[in-house]
Amino acid sequence: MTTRKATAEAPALPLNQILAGDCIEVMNALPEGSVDLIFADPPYNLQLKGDLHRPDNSKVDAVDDHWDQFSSFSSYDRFTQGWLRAARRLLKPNGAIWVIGSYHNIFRVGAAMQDAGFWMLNDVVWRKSNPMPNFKGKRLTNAHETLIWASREESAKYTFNYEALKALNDGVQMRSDWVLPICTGHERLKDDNGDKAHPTQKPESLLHRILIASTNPGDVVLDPFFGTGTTGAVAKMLGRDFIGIEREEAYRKVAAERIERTRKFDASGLEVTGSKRAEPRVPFGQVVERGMLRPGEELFSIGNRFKAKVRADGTLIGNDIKGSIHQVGAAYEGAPSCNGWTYWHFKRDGKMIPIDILRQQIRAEMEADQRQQH
Amino acid sequence: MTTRKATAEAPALPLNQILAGDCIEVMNALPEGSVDLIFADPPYNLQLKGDLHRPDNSKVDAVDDHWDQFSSFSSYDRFTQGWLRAARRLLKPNGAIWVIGSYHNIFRVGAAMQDAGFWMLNDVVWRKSNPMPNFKGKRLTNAHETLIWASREESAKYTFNYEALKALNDGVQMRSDWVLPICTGHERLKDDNGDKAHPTQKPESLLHRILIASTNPGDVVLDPFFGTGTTGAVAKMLGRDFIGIEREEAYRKVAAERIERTRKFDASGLEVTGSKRAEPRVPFGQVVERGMLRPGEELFSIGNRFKAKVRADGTLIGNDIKGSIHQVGAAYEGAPSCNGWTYWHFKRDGKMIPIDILRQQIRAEMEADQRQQH
DNA sequence: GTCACCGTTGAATCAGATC
DNA sequence: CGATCTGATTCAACGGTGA
Repeated sequence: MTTRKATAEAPALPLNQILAGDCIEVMNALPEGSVDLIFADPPYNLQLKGDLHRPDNSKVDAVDDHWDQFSSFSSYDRFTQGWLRAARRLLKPNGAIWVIGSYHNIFRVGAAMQDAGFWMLNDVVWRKSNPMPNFKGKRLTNAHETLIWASREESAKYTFNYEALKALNDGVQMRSDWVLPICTGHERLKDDNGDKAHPTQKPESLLHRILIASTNPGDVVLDPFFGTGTTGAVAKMLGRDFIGIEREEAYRKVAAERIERTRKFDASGLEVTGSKRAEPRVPFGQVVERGMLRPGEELFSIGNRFKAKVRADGTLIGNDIKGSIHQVGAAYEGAPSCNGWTYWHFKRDGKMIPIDILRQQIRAEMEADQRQQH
Repeated sequence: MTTRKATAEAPALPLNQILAGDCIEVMNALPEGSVDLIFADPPYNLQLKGDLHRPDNSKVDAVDDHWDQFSSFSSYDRFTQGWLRAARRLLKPNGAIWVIGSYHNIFRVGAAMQDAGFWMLNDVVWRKSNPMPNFKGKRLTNAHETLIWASREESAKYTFNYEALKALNDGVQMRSDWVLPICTGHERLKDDNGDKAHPTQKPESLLHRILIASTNPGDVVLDPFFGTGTTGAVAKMLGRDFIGIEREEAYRKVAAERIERTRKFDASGLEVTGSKRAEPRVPFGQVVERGMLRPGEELFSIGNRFKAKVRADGTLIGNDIKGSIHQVGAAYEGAPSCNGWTYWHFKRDGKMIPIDILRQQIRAEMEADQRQQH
C-alpha cells in the first residue's frame, strides 16, 4: 500500500487499497481531479421474475443479490447520476471512464453519462465466446455486454495507445467489437463453500485490453464497484496504481487475497508499441544544415511527377510555389495536406530515396547522444 | 396497394404504400392497435465538426443532412419521445418494435423506450464485416451498430421464430451479435447523378433477419423513417405487408421505384444458407490477454539460437528489434517472412514448447463453444 | 472467360503543437 | 483565445480495366 503525497489543498491519494463503504461517499472524500481512469461495473438493475430453470430443471444461479434491486427506473437513475457525478469530479481533466452494462441498464447509464457531460469515444461490444444459451428459446442468446468509453469532457486529450491495440490485433486496427471468453475455470474465484465468490466476475483479459488501451504505466485507475478486484489485479500486473471501493466485506476480503497473490509483470514486458507522433520532431532545415542535402539540389515527388529545389533555409521552391516540404507537396497535389517527408525523394546513384531516410538518420543520432549522456 | 377493411371505429389501413409527411402526425392519423411490427431507423444526431479526410487525402462523404441536425440532447429527446409514443399507440398489444442506432443516440433512445413502457427483449449488435476504419487512429474502428428489440408491453406474447433463426444460423441458436456486411455494390441505390441516393441505406440482409425473426407472413410492418424503403422491399419479398412513412420527396420516389422492381419470393425458394467458416484467425495478443503467456516471459527460437521477450501488447522485443512474432522471427533469420507461431517456443518444466500449442488451445475452446450451443 | 491490379467508398462525434 | 504549421493516418469489398 502506498499513498501519493498530500499537498496543501488535497489530501493524500490512497493507492493500491480497497476502501470500504458506499462508493459515492468514498469518492467524494477523495481529492478532485486526481484519477486518470475509472472502470465501473455498476449493478445491472436486472428485472428477473422468479427463478429461471434450465431444460433439465436445474436452477440457474442468477443475480438476485440485494445490491442489485432497484424499485424503479427513476431510483436507478438517481443512483446512476449520483455515482457518475462523483466519478467525474475525481477524474483529471484529461481522464476517461469505462462503464460496462447489459441492455437492462446500459441505455440509462449511457444517457446519464451524456447528460453529465462525459464525451463518448466509443461504445464497445464484448462479444462473449461462450455465453449462457437462452434455455427457453424465447429470445436470442444474450451473447454480449456493452462498454462505453468516454472522456471527462469533449476537449480532453484522452490516452489511447492506438499502436499497442493494433499490435494486439495482429497489425490491423482494433475494432469496437471484442471477442473474449467469459470468466471461468481457475480464474473464477470461489468462496469457502466452493460457490462462485461474485456473480458477475469479469475476465482479466477484458481489463487487460482496457488498461493497455487507455492508460500508461504509473496511471491511477479507480474502480467504484470493485467486487472481487479484477481491475486491481490487472492494474497491479500491468504496473498501474489502483483504488478500489467496495461495500461488501466478503468481496473486499476475496479481492485483497487475490491481489496479494498477483505479481507484477517484468518491466520489460510492460512497454508497449509506441506511436510515431511521440517521436521527436525534426525540422527539415536540419537536413540542410547538416549537409545531408545541399541547397539547390532537386527533390522529386512520389511518382516522379513534380520537382522542386532545396533552399538554404529548408524551404522548397517549385513552379511559382515556395514553402515547406509539406506546403509545396500539398500545393502540387491539390490536397488539403501532405506529409513532405514521405512525398519527396532525392536521387543517389540513379535511385530515388525518400527524404524520410535522412530524418531517421538524424533521430538515430539523437538517440545515440541520449545514451552517451547517461 | 391495398387497404385493410375499415370498421366502425377504425379507418382503413393503407397497406403497401409510402405515406408522405411527418411520421408523428401520420402515425397519429392511423388506427391504434393495428400494426404487428415497427422497424425504426431514426436520425442518429451525429455531431460532426469539420471535414474528415482519408490518409490518401480523399474526403469522406459525411452525413450532414438537415434531418440529422438537432440543437441539443433535450430537443432530440423530445423528438424521440414523440415518435415512440405514436409508434406504441399503433402497435397491437402483442406487437413489437426494432430500433437501430449508434452510440450517438441509442442510449437516449433505449432509455426513452423503457420510460414509454416498452419491454426490452434483446439488444442486438450488428457487427459490420466491412466498416469504415478510423482514419486518424484516434479511437477504435466504429464497427457496429446497436438494435433494440422490445415488445409493446411486458405481458406481450410477441412473435419469435426461434427455429427459423436457428436454421438461418447453421442449426445453432442465434446469438445477439449478427455479422453482416454494410450495404454496397448493386444493392446500394444511386440517384440520377450516380451518387448514393440515401446516406444511410441499410442492407436487406439485416431486415431479412429481423422480419424472419419477429413476423409471420401477412403481418403488417410499419417503418416511420422509410428512407429508400429497405423495410418495404424486404417485406414484399417475404410476403409481409408494409406501411412506410417518409418526409422527403426524393427518398419516397426512389423507394417506390425500388419496391415496384422487387418481387416476392417463391414460397418454395427460400433460404440459401450454409457458408463455410474459414479457420478463425487468432491474434497472438489474445495469448497474452488470456494469461497463457505473461508479459516479460522469454520465447526461444526454433533451434534455440535467439531469444525475445513478450510485451503486454502481444509484440516481442529482442535485441533492438520490436514487432510481431512474425516480424521479429524474420528479422533474426534475415528472411523475408517467418511463421512466428511455429518459430517461437516457450519453456515449461525445462521443455521447449511451440507457441502454436496455445493457438490450438484457443481454437479448441472456440470450437467447444460452438458445440455447446447445440 | 480469368485474374491481377487499381481506384473508390462506407452513419465519423477522427490532431496537436506552436505562435 | 484563434491562426498557422507540421505531419500522421485505413480496412474490406466492389467494380472496372487490361493483360
